[in-house]
Amino acid sequence: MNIIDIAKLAGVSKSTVSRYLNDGYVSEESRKKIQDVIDKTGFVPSNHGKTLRTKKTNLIGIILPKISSETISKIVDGVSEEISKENYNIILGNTDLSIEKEIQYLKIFRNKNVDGVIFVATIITEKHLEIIKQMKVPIVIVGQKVEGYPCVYHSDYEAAYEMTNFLIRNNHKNIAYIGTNDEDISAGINRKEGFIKCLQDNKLKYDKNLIKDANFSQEGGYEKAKELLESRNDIDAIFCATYNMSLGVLEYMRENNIKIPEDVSLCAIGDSRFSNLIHPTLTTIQYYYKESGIKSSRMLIDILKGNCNKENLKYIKLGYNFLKRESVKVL
Amino acid sequence: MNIIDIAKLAGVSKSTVSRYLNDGYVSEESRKKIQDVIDKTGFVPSNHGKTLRTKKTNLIGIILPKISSETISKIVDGVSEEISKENYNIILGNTDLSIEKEIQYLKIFRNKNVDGVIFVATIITEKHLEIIKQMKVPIVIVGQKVEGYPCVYHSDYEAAYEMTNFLIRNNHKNIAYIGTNDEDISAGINRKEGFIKCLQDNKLKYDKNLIKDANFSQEGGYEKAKELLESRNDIDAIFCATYNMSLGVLEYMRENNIKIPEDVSLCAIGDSRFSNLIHPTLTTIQYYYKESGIKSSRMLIDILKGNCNKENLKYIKLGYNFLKRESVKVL
DNA sequence: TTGTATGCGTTATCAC
DNA sequence: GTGATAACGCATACAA
Repeated sequence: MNIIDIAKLAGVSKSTVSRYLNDGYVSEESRKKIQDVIDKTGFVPSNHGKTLRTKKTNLIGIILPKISSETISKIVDGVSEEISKENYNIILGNTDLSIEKEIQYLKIFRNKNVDGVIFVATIITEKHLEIIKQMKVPIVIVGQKVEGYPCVYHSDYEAAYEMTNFLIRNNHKNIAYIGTNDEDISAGINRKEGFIKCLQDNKLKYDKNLIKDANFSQEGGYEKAKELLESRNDIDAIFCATYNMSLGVLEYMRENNIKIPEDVSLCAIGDSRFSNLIHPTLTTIQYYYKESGIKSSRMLIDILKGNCNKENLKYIKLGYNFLKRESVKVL
Repeated sequence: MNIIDIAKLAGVSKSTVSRYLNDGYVSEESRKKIQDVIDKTGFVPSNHGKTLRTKKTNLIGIILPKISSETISKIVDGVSEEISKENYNIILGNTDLSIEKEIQYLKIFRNKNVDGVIFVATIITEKHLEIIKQMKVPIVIVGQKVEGYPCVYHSDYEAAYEMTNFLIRNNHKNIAYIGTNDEDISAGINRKEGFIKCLQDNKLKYDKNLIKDANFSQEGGYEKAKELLESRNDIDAIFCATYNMSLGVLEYMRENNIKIPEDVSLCAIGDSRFSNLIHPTLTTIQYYYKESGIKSSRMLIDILKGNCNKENLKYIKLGYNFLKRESVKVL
């Protein structure tokens, strides 16, 4: 079933059908006949034939580390919502945290198999940059700031600073920090720097033994909490760079009857709808993930439409929401 | 950058390049030259040109109600994992719970814009069936059993029966049930029937006032818990057809100082990784969502490959995992 | 083993 | 307003 079949059934030429499909000049009469045939047959034009001719795929490629993640699926939700308004569809590049697969998808998308790319990034290597530089379609990066490319990211430094400050204001002296891999600029370096800078600004001693790196996971948080709390008994707060890790810390403290926040306060960057149901409710920083999906899509579409005055929308840093709950002891 | 450019650069004809790309007969010499050019240029063939010629898109369309859902994103994870093994990509039809959009995507996918469809279904209307009947590409339905089409779904009736039985064995007499819309066969009707049948089998009185319908959401659970517990004081257990609703019930009970499980037991179908962190830990039924994504993809690929002996893999009913935790009072 | 020619479904150009 | 026709990038039948 193609445009020629429709033309025959409607008794017009395929050009007329094509024009009808693309809002060109078609007489009311032809218009009616064609619509009738389309209704009866349920014809939908082939996107592939169209693409071949127009060079426009109407597809946005989205590359992400893991779709079954609360945060990432929210980003996709935002992207989906926004781009469907403009008649784009999403083609999914789920990399399962493999850098190799990330590169592979970047390569596939690079050469015009899609109109644009949204790249939900974690670690950006030289190899990434090399390929991104060769992109023939526009790309927007989400979650990391990459010089020279449009990106939407979160206030990692600021959020970590404010959380640390909150702990200090509430009389915490020996704050442990469980962070992540420094290859991840946003979640690794920036958050850690916000934490450290705030300690320094408050003239608190900066104790390397109180800073650990884990691997984003709940298990990682559990392990590091164990290391920290078994080796020291003066820790009065644990600040986790990611939400999942704080759940591991929580688990460890429960098992070992360490009271939150009476014995040790706990807080994290990242939130979930369960924060309120867990006991104690967790003091966290909430980011706007769906918003980042929407904003990045908006940028991409603006670029695609050509109405993007280069500079003014290059880097969007989103804010955060400080959710003060029960897991931090306050004065 | 297309196959012709590569041919020129490599000093061969475009057919030779095409053959190279498709594992045809190419001399070692040409092979080398072509590979060199491809490496240098980073060329990736256009999927659209290929599709036009071969009628094979290498795309699987997946239609789902909401990507930012813990259960649904797990299904997509499974689908993604499985189909990428066979070099397919996913095109995402996120309908935001709109039946209209569901129909729209079914129509788009119907006519060969994809090789096959995975439809994560909730409510199946006449309109759905009508369009599915006209599909020109294979479709696999996930989450509902639909006569005449391959599907992968969960043991709704059995799970609800077993959960009810567990409540009864543990001496619960007045069990309230918060269910969902009966238009949803799986989550609405089947679970409710499992509940009711078990009551009857145990000669317990079947009290209509103890059965409520809500709308899947946490807020819905909250509302119905309020209605139930304000109107009656003899209820000793609340069984929710979905996990989200049980969180609402939990919330209500906490606010009103109703002890779980001492005053009223609580349980649900559906689980999350937070079940263990909530207090009290929730007794639930866990389904295998990622598995359903994998299984349905496997079926679809088998159909696409033609090695599907029709009958034997038509309906796959997945099992469940009964997670006995603290929220139900046991003898 | 390689090259030439054709057609897939669509849109855009142009003449009518 | 309409229809004939070329072109998009690729795979493939066929000739060489």
